[in-house]
Amino acid sequence: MLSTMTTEQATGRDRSSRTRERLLDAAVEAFAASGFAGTTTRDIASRAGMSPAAVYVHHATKEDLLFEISRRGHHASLEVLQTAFDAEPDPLARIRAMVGAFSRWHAETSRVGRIVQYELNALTPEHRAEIAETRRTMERLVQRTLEDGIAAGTMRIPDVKGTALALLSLSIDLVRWYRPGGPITPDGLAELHGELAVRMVAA
Amino acid sequence: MLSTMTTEQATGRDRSSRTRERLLDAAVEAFAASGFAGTTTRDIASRAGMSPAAVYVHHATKEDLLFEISRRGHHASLEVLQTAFDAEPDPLARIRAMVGAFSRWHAETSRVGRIVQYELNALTPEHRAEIAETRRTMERLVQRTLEDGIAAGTMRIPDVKGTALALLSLSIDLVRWYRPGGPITPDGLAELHGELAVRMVAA
DNA sequence: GTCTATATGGGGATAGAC
DNA sequence: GTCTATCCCCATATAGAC
Repeated sequence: MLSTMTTEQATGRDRSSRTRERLLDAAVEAFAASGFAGTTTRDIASRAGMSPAAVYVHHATKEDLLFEISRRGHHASLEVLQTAFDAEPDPLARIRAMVGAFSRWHAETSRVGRIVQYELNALTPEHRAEIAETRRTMERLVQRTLEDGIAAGTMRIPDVKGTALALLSLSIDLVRWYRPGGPITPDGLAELHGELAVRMVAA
Repeated sequence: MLSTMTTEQATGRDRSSRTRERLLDAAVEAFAASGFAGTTTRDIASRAGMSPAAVYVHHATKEDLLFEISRRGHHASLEVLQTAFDAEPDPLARIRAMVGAFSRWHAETSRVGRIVQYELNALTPEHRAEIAETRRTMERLVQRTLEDGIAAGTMRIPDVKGTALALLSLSIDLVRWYRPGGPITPDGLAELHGELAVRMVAA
């Protein structure tokens, strides 16, 4: 299919695709700075260097922009967590890797992270339900690691579900205060939070 | 002054004061549910059982309502933290008490807590600056406790500022997911988070 | 696909009667 | 102090020319 595409079609599609991405980037900046409800489509359009009407050629509604950003962000952060899970077989090393990687992602992608974590209520019920699936998968990944650590005898945990939430809080809450370019780096946060996570659960 | 007030004046003032509080309560519900930008003054008024115009008799602007809620919430949560600080002289016991009490407050007062933690950007620069003072005081209280624990030899901490932020994250982030009436109770969170906090910092 | 212009609705805040 | 009515502005989204 792709190979039968004429040069003209390819160019037109690439240009359109790039514009779509440019609008998504502009929406990320705007939503992260002002929140979904506090952002106007005019703001998004002007950040992308376009007229307000041009937004609707590429995205049906403002909420569609949010959903696309949230969907991609959730999938990316789940992949980060899954990759760390797969990389370390030992439960203690695994929880250090998972929390470290999750914090690094939230710092490196803090604007998307803020939207992912704070704008679930702005989604339509259908979109929110779809996203909720991904979030449950992430929580289960952490809970399973804690249960494995207890079974192995290297972890001692008062409350698995509550502790899993607390571990995720370390990473998630940094989008509230983290500012890129400051003295605190994504790698520094990854190391610190990985260490604190191990201390929280170690036997 | 109070003693010279006539009964009529006292009644009038009490009634006005109660209406003022009723509007603040309505605004707490609305802001916590929809965010500051997503809340209309009509929504606040109808939750308080009044017309939109009545709001402005008691509060100059929508932002004034937010500021009053945020100011009171910050003062209350600082007092909670300070009380725990004062109650326990030993650094380890103190950090358990502080984090536990801070989590309990955020769970018991989760609607106000959500506004306190998430709506700083909606304040005017002047109001935000005033609030920031209180927030710095809270962070310093935690940092000082960690430094005391290190000096006493009962704590071992990779990064005092970063760990202080992480400890506060345990309590603060619960306003994102906590729902009153569920299986998780404020007391349960206080105990769990107090324990996890001690583990994070103990030598 | 982009623009200008606009339809349509709702927002914060105020005026003025009671 | 409360109401109804309204000012005035700005929001999302669309129409139609180019």
